[in-house]
Amino acid sequence: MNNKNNKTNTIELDEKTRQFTSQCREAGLKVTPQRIAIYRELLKTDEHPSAEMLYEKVKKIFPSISLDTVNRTLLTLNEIGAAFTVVGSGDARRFDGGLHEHQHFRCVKCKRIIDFHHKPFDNIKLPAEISEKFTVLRKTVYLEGLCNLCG
Amino acid sequence: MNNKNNKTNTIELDEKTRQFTSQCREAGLKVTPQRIAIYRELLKTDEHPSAEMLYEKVKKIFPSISLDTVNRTLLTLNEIGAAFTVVGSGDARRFDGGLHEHQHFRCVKCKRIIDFHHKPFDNIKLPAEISEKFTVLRKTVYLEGLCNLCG
DNA sequence: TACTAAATAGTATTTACTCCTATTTGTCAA
DNA sequence: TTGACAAATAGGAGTAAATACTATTTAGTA
Ligand SMILES: [Mn+2]
Ligand SMILES: [Mn+2]
Ligand SMILES: [Zn+2]
Ligand SMILES: [Zn+2]
Repeated sequence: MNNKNNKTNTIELDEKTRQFTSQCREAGLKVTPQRIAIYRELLKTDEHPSAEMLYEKVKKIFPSISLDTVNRTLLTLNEIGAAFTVVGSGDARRFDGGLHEHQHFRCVKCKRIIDFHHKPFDNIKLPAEISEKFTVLRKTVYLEGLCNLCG
Repeated sequence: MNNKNNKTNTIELDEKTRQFTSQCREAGLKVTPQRIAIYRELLKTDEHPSAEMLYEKVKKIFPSISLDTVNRTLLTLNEIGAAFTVVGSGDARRFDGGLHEHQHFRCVKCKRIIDFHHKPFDNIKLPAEISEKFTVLRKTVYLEGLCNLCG
């Protein structure tokens, strides 16, 4: 079948589901069938799905699940460290007119984007694997966390 | 006055506006007062504004400007390289259940997010300037461009 | 000065969440 | 095993951001 790179196989998946169940209990979260289903669908793919994409998949198991549940669950997974959001997605688009070489730190709380410049980050060397396969238009070191005001 | 780090000063701003004007003509774009105003407002700040934030500022000069014009203009600036969108903004939120160390390449055309792993990117050393000032929760090397299918 | 394609204003629509509330369910303690 | 209760869910409403549409205006040019 469709046996791609980083997909979790069935045995692994069951083991990870058991671990996830413990993780939920430790975090004081209820182990609901919806939560399990969303978690498992996320692990079964390497396509980095959006909430909507997972919603469509989980609907096949729970036809009456709501998109809000999928969204809330994914945020919960992120909070307990069972999954994470891919950098570069979510939030409103922000613009920059500063064309000098520099990098950005984003505060996850107040959403400020703060410039900094660290020369070693200017010219990152890519592995041949990447530069041969893709047309890389942009390479960035991106930092995220709490700023001096929110820290 | 409020003379922050990377803000463009008035003399610089006028010079850059002249350059921008040429850049527009070279690209076959009309030099409209709205376009100039949006460009100048973007250069005057280091807060990495959203379209909405710039809209509020430009409205003081052109009270009847539409948000759509601001949005379109910013995308145009991005296309001709007069400005750019900050990484980590725009598009729907995407999730990842793969907790192993790895990095992402995003195709700007088909929006696919592709995993890769380059060990040197795993533990980026931050300058003291940053780690002292901020609580860094996440540091990533992020790549953007055209994938093998869209290239 | 007059023509034309490009750009804009204003509005409508779409997308991606986020919030709200009544109902259901997992957990725990009796 | 059952009952109480806080947590979670379904379904719908609300909101924010971006995009699409169309009539009107305007910059570039000839
Ligand atoms: Mn910047
Ligand atoms: Mn990944
Ligand atoms: Zn902050
Ligand atoms: Zn692609």
